Amino acid sequence: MKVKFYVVWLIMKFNLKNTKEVQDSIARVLEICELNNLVFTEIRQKIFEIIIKFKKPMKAYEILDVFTEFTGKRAHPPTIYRAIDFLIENGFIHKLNSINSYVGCFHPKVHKECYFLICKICNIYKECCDKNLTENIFKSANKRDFIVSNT
Amino acid sequence: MKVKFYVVWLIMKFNLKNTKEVQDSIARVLEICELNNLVFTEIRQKIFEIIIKFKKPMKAYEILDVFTEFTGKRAHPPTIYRAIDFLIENGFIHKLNSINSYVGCFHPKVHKECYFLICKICNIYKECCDKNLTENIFKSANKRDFIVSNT
DNA sequence: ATTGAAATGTTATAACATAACACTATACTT
DNA sequence: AAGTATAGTGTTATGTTATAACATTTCAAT
Repeated sequence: MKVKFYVVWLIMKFNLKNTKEVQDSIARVLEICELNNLVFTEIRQKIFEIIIKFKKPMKAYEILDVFTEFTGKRAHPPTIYRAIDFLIENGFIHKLNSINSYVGCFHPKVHKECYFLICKICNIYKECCDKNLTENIFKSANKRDFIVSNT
Repeated sequence: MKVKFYVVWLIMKFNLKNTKEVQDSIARVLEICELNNLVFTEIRQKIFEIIIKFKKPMKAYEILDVFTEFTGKRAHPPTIYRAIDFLIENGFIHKLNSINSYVGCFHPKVHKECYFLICKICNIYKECCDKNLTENIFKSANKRDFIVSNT
């Protein structure tokens, strides 16, 4: 009971959400890691969990703070950035370059390329996938002798 | 003669280019400033000149270094960032968020929204404008109750 | 048990950007 | 022409974002 209450309190304190959508995404990521023999360590799991439950774009040092309080032991920037690298590489989170923030992906490995609508005031965002748009960018890149690797 | 040689040397040293395209873009920017009563100060001009002549994405502190040597007096980051703000606001340069760099625009005020193909290895880039793509983003934004202000 | 590769811990610092305040130039009023 | 308001610049300091480098640990494969 104590533990449960503690978790609820943390979720409230850091404004983490635990919706169906979040749970599905976590389950899907676990499944993908299993299937692909990816080492989904505790640190990576915790950081992914924080990002996906936060439901808003998170700054790296914000993740760091939550992680530190969440786990109780002092974490340093490289710990966060390494996990972020892993999560991005495998498509579990995205980086929003324009606001130096990170968001969880709600359909990992389903879509390849996404774009984001981000509110300039409150940073609420929508993740969008548009096959047509992506294709256009690929075509346009090919025409100009580029090969798309990241968008 | 001395001055001319000095300028040529600077252009070579910093690898600045002075192509037809560059000259046209500078002329166009001057014209736009005239028309719109924009205060195109010497600092802003010099910084725009450096960025557009460099022909590759420039980091802010790279601009700072070139500017300092170019003008002979020590500049500080805010000087650069203020000019950058002015130039971006008026569509004379673009920021490439993914690599924290800035590039000159070769058709200021002609197109509104552009996207960039950037080489991961050497940072060579192509500026692309695709009316169709832009329209799709606008439509997609509207559908989701967003209004596009920056892309 | 040994070794090798990947992950993590830790310190320090690099790279990118802005706050805050003082000063200067300009152009607009009266 | 003096006053004043605004935009632009100079300067110091610091905030924010990210990585280098090296030590240590973990764990699976030999």
